[in-house]
Amino acid sequence: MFIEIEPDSAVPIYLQLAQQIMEGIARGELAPETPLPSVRAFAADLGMNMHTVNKAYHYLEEKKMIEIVPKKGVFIHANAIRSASTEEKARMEEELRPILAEALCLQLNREELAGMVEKMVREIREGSE
Amino acid sequence: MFIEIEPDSAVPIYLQLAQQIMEGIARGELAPETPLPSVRAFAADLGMNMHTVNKAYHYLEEKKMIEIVPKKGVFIHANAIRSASTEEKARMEEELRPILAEALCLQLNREELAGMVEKMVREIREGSE
DNA sequence: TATGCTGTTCTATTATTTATATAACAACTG
DNA sequence: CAGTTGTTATATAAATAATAGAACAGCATA
Repeated sequence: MFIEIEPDSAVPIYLQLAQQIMEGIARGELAPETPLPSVRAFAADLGMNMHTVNKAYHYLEEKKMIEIVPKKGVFIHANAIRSASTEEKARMEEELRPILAEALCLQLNREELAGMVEKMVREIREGSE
Repeated sequence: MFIEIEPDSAVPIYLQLAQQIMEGIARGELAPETPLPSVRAFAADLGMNMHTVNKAYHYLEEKKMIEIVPKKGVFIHANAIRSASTEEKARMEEELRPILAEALCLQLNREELAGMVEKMVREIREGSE
């Protein structure tokens, strides 16, 4: 699992970490039940604070992407790869909204939008940055 | 122009405002050269602070979606509806990334993703929330 | 049994961001 | 001249982000 954190990004580093773990899951690199490093080990590895890793973990737990078992460890959720619920779809749609508004101003048509989606899906699947 | 601000949203209200103005542009409701309310008038109308509206305006100016003319007023950018630059496309792609990672975990396929995009484009065009 | 690991909790500090509030300035408009 | 424009400055308050150190309870194992 290769994690690349950009300290100067506008995206908080706990979110960068959570998103890259989610990409690992999407890619199949992190299969359900796979253990993740302890908050201390991961923090030391990434050069960040234990509590920051903890925050990323809880963000992913909230999304039911990982399971935190107190005193045991952290694991990719047994059901991490699943069908989206109505709520999950609605959340993703709302996140899509501002990006699409900009895309419409910038005159991207149906095909170009589909092309961008395909490109990014490919990049996520390949693990490229 | 109907603006709906959710004060308890995780999205800062200056961003909500900026995004809804951009939707107005995308929808064609706010055509290029159209004047926007003054920071004071808009703030009073929306029940928020002048500086908050100002921050939304500068966010949109940074994106070249509006033009701020000191001592004159604020207008929809003459070139607000244009072709996306390489940088603009790259930015949108990066914004798409975390949403698509989640969508892959939640097993959305090409067709379902395209369907979500179409749905939200329709909602933006219709001005529905 | 003792050591070391796990996530959790608590307290604390620092910096940044968000939002509000006043006030004043310079320039344009009626 | 009066009113409006965006801008700038200062100030405060709250929330968020990130770090730090310490302690706790439970588990595994040597």
